[in-house]
Amino acid sequence: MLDLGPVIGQSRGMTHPTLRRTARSLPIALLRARETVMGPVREMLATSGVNEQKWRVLRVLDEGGALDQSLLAERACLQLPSLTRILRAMEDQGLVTRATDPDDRRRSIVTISAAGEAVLSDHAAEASEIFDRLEAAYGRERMNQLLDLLEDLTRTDKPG
Amino acid sequence: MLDLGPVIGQSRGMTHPTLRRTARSLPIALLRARETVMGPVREMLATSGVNEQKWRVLRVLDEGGALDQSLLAERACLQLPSLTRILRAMEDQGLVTRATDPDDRRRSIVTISAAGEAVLSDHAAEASEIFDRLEAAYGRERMNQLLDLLEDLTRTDKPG
DNA sequence: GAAAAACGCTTAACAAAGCAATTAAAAGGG
DNA sequence: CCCTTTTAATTGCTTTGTTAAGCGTTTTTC
Repeated sequence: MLDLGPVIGQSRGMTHPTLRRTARSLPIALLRARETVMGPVREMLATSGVNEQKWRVLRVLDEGGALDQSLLAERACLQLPSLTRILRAMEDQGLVTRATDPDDRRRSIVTISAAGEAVLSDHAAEASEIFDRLEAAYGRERMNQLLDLLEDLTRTDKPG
Repeated sequence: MLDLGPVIGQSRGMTHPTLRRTARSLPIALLRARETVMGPVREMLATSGVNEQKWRVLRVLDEGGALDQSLLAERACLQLPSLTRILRAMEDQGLVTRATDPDDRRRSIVTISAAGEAVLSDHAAEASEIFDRLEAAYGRERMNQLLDLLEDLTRTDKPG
């Protein structure tokens, strides 16, 4: 596991008193938490033919319906250049289709295909099990609290 | 900001009832939260001569003292192959030194140098300010709660 | 209504991540 | 001991992240 050794107060070293313990650094804490959670998810995705990024694209499209690439990129936490390449691959795989918006021909609207939906269907149960196991180990109460706090944080710093 | 549109219950689409809203998917929520937080941090690092990964390496070494690469990789959330390449660069920059462990010559022990410490010193105050601003906007209470929950989560799934 | 600015997406170039395979050293088992 | 297995780190190859520039389209401004 992630062993941070004897951590009381400022642990050892810590030549810089203004720097917090890494476990109390929000960016690092978020990253570690994600690594912790992603293990079983990656195993699941390994059997699905899509990687982490493509999975997020499918999830977001399933949730939000047809989207232009900018919105899709933001919601899937992908940069536009990456998304361009990923969508080209996904189009080739038949997971999504693209069409230029007739009202604004700069925009291209991405739609999930039946095959894309099928990828989600095929692994929805397993994904759900993974989450349930984690929730059971971590505590349902705390899981909901954590998700609430994360949602709030995502809202806080980007006032709409 | 990250506009998830009208999200009541399962929002629209959502052909797969076993899949949760993406904002309630822990991997996605953690990723979005991190993206939200990293903006000002990246600005700070831009003036520091080290990138995000190298900054994490310095932070972890400062906190934990000299470490072998496997431990360092785990604590800094880097894969061993990535770390190998990053450390080569950091050695060239004079930020760290490496020495093979005499007791186990497979291991190489990484130590932060004075120059590495200096990078931390030079930006510790700014890093602290960034955190304080975010904490003020988000709420100190909630920030501590969030960090507690994240620490617990990282422990939960990797029972030591 | 034409020039200028802004926008949405793509491309290009290079660093970094991810994954599989490889090397070198240590541990185990007969 | 030797042989096999495990472990720590590195290398190779492909995909992704990042930044800047480019190209068509729309909006602004005068």
